[in-house]
Amino acid sequence: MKITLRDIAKMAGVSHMTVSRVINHDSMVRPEIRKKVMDVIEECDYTPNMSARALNSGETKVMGVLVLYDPEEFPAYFLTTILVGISSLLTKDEYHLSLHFDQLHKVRNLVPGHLLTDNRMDGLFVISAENNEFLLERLSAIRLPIVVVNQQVPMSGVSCIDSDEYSGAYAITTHLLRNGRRRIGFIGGTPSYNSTNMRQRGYEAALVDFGLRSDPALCGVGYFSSTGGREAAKKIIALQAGVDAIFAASDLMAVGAMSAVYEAGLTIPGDIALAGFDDNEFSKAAYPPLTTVRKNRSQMGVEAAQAMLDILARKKAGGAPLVVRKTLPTELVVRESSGSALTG
Amino acid sequence: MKITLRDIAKMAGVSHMTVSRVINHDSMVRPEIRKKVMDVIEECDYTPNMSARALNSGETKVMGVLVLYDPEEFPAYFLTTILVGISSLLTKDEYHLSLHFDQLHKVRNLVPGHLLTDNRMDGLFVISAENNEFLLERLSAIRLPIVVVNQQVPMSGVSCIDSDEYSGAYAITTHLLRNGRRRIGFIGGTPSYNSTNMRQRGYEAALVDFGLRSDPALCGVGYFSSTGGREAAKKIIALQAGVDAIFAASDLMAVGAMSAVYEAGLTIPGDIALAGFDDNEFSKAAYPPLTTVRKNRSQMGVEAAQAMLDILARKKAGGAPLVVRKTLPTELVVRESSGSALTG
DNA sequence: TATAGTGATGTTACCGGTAACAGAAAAATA
DNA sequence: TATTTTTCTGTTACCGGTAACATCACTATA
Repeated sequence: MKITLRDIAKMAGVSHMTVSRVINHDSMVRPEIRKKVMDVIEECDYTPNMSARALNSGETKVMGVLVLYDPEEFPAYFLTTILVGISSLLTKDEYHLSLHFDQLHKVRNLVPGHLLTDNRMDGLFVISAENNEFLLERLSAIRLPIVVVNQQVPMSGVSCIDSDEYSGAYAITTHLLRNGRRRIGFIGGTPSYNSTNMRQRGYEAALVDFGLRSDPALCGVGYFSSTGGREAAKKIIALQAGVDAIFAASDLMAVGAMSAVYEAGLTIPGDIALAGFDDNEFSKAAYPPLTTVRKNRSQMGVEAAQAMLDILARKKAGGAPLVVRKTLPTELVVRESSGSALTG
Repeated sequence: MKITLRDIAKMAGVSHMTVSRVINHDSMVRPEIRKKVMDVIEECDYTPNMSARALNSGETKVMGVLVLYDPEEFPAYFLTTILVGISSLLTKDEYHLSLHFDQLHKVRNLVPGHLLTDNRMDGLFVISAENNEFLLERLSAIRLPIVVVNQQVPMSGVSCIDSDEYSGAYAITTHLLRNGRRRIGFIGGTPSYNSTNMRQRGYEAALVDFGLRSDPALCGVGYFSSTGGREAAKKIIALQAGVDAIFAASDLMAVGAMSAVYEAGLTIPGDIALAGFDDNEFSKAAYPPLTTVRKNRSQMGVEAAQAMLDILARKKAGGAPLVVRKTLPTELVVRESSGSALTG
């Protein structure tokens, strides 16, 4: 049914090894024979069988991506961008990308063999929001080269690429402070998430450096959802505590908070300046456009892919295992929701 | 280095075929021997090599997903949801999902062999917005079972799962009409996209059924982007043509249009009712919350996966090729942006 | 011219599973 | 007990590539 290398060989009147040499661009083939073989290959639409190749090379030319988010809090927009970034680099090296959602519990469920075990991929990207013990334990049990994307894991032997969310939060808070805001509320995401933590710490550090202190009453939790952001903002506003700005740890929550501000009959940025985090596709469409922090997610994917390729190259060369840990800069994106331009 | 079936056999003191039978749950093994083998397997963390399996079964247990969107207009949120849907079903059957972005030009670039050719996947999902000739031609050249997701292709022999966008657009336009709106503007997406077409036709049909006609002056193009939606809305508003509602063919454009309405000093829904399409995560967070049409994208993924499994099952059974064409219903989601409740 | 050296091609075995058949042991029947 | 049948286990070959080695033709060197 399917055409094999030996079929091509027969048709071209050569041995199967000659065909193998042709498709591998091995120089040891006379040009005329190479051409004859190539003609047959093209005529038959022949493509080598990757399973056979993988079987004796041990390389599958597949990279896995394990996505470990709760579907409820799934950052759809942001996942795709990372994937595009990873893919753009890997494609050049003819890798396929194998996508897996939240199958952590199956990682070591061995016998059926179709899971995240060594044989079906050469490396694994892990995209996760939390670094709980469960994750860390499991990661160390996987024998594959791993690159954790979007967060820094505490174990120093694990490669990871993340964004400098702390600095981003610090910068945006400072921006609000420079605009004259002094009572800045904070809406955090899901408490167990790493980014919640980082963003809050950046926020608090900026306040401290301005001689202020964060007021626990002004800090809410929005669980990274728009309704969560809205509810949290409502509570903060209801305090009548003179809040003049709200920094929400995600754009989605910021947009929710926007609604709450409007519902309270207040203006943005007149009464309350608003800032988000992420720079989603809809944050510049908000009214007013949302000041936020941009994570270059596509770049994060690219860097992760590069790290993986480097790690595999090193492994192939037999060197000591390479560990890549990189934190990419974030960028403050000033739009109208945060009020007038810098005053100094 | 890596443990193979024969290693296990040696350790357990049986032949490799016995091990093969154990991992395939073949009944022809005495319980005591099965246990002995299983113990060794677990102790060694053995997993069968999928490349070897694929090599003689011909089944790779991998499904490909080809995403054919312009990165600029990339529907990030919606892609992920479809993927989760597909994945949820395929995972049960132990398939892996292999993700590919816009590599159409490589589909037949044969020799390197790491591309979208027959040998690395058992089936292919194509997620695309347009059905241009280029796509159709290429699709017919692929020998793999294909399911097109998110649009209906004209060739009747190709399986596809889409949403009833026409009816959705019809329903939401009717909803605006029932709310007393009579001068309803329309903002279309990228003209070449199928959904642009469907949504506009639904809009026009509703007008006609209400004894009205669409006014070309009130129809803009927003290219599915928020700024596009905003610009288009600006133009429509500037006409001073008594527009009392705008139906944008995507939520993102609708949110852009919202800004334009506010910038013009008008109210929503007081002066202008607004409606979108998609039901994105941010549409309910908008102020006011956006009336829209929900496409059950996750369900679309599930249905596509089921179709693919059915097609493969049929193929395996040697029956005539199965073609599945299914249009899933859409759902009108009424929120505040479209004005007061039905008046009749 | 004999010999070594080089370039091009073919032969064989192997990667790690599974199918198909062969063979041995246990159970059923005569 | 002998024979047939059934149940279980082992042997061999094969899937479609590639590595390693063998072979052969032809050129360069002695």
